[in-house]
Amino acid sequence: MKIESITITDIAKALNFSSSTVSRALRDSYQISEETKRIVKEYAHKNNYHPNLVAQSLKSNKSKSIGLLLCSVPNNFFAEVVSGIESIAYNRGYHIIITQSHESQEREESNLEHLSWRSVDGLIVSLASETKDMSTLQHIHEQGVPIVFFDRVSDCFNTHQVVADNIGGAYNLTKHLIESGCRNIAQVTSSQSLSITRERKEGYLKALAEYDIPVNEDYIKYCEHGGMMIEEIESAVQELLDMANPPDALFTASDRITIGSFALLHQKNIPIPDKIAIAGFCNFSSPELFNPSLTTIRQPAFEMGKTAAELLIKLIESKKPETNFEKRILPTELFVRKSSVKVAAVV
Amino acid sequence: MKIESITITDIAKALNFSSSTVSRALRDSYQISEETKRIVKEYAHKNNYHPNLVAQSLKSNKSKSIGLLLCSVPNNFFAEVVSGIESIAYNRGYHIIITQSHESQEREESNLEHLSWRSVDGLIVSLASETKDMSTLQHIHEQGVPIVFFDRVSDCFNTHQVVADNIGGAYNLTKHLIESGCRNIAQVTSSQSLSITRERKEGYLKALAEYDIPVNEDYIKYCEHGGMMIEEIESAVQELLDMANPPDALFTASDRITIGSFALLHQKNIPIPDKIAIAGFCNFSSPELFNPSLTTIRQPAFEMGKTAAELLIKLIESKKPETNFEKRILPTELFVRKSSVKVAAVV
DNA sequence: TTGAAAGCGGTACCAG
DNA sequence: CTGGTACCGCTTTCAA
Repeated sequence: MKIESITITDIAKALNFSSSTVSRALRDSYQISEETKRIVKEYAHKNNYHPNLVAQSLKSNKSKSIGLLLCSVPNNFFAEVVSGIESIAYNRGYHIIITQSHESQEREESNLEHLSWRSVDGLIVSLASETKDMSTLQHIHEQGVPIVFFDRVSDCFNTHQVVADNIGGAYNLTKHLIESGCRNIAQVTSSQSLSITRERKEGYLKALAEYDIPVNEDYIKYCEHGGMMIEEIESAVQELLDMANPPDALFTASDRITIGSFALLHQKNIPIPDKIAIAGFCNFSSPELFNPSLTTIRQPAFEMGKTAAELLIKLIESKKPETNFEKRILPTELFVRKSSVKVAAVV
Repeated sequence: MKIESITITDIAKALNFSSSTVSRALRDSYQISEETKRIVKEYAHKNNYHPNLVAQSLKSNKSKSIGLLLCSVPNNFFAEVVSGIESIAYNRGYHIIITQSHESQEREESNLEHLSWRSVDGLIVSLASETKDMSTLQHIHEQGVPIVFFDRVSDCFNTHQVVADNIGGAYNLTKHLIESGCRNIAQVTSSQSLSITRERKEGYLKALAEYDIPVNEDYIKYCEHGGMMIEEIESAVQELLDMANPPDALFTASDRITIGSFALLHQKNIPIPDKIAIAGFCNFSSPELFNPSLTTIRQPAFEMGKTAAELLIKLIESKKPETNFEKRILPTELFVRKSSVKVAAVV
């Protein structure tokens, strides 16, 4: 945009200094006399000078911006993550450039490329459910771009990861369902390729094993598009309902899948939890308002965003290349409500 | 970031052309022979050349990015707007830089300044509820930065505006409440300074007038922080409940206020809609899942985002300064559900 | 303590 | 049709 901001050259001319002197004075260089600094700064302030960040970027190869890749903003979990990232970025002087993959690998790659051409200083990434091939991302990483994964992570290269305790959360939720009387617990979950899917399945299996409940693979339904298309959720749930021995509980493994499945049961007037209990990962703000109130595992989304941003900025600003990467696992919270408790009059 | 991308100069050296020739060849200039173009493009492609957007920005004063200012991302309405903006921006080759005001004027100004220093090509803005003083924004606009307002707009300068039909929506909702038997309809709404507050009040008053229902100013509660603080919602609702003649219906005028008020009534075990009906502006995806299902006015948030982005990009790319600004008013939808219908067995 | 000049990568004017 | 050159705004040697 054509903001007619004053430049260093303007200041230099006006004060009869060289532009180098002005530049140094503004950056408080030790080589400049206090007097000169005062004059320059005063003039700059009075004339509302602000450095042209684009010029600084070109010179320094730093843009003070971070690229964000996630599947979809209108999703409470991701929206909260964005907010967490923003809270840190703002304080550290970074802007965030947001892109959505819509769970599509193609779109993800395109976004990653565009972001890299824009010289973002680093990337915060949650993978799309369709993504099988990580080569674009790997390529960008090899070029030296710091990347932090969150939520849907990958081990295709070594870097910081920020995740919720998916195994623990899934374990707790499954255990709760078992203890409230369910034996045939189905899981409606995301694409098999995602880390969250694997981990949430692991926690689920662990709880079943602990209670000696046999695993029925037919009870596990994968949504290849992560529930991006409502039909895949509906057909998954429908298939479960149509089984010879249908499940007595649904463990839904993501925001979108949880709301979608719940809505379908509602629509079909299936009594919850009597006919079928339901509980799942969900970051909607008020699951207690649902009918019946919804048992959820809540992820610390805002915290995850903050953590990811902190780790990324540390990577960006560190002098020496990091070799010691960490996987931050943040605790989840189980909120037991009526949708999962078969016996009447509880909670 | 230090992506070691090849530059035009590299190509020029390698092929023994001048950098100007290479630049022109890559941009398909008519002055370059087909042969040369072929050679240059082939080499560029093979060596994975991509223009340095920062350098282009410095030269052209265009950054192919648009700044977005809104109060909060984890809010379904705004999240959908972001998604709408992104859908257009992506197709047109723009990136979006997102900032949150958290309803704070100070934060809003700071974000606007930062965005302007970053040379965004234009701004899409929804004002914070605290904002009284528009001078920063006006200043930026006077410098020639295209700005499009959405949702919370201002007439402090002339530009495109994209809003929902707040008057119509509020009118329809109020009328519906009246027709379903409510006479004492309270409105819990945002800061008085916001356009949406004025318009939603206007629609509300219009419906009351039409039915000859006297206006009780005590029934209108303003949340100065737009419901950013849950306490202000709670005290507003509590004051209404504590009145000598408490209202028999609550018209909640924003996403956050709707969910917050509904949650409070829930928590206090107040029978909805028998004791008090509730209905409001809300873009949560599945209000039919609530207990009771929630009557809502839904704004076409995604469409609003698309429209705002289209108008902004048109402004950015138009040769001559625009003088003919429009106010796009998009229709809202009323979904009648149980929370607002006093008589049993309806919907 | 200050200034001159080169350069980040690309674009565009002017010559030839 | 192609090359030379200046410049966008800022930083950073190197010299003075």
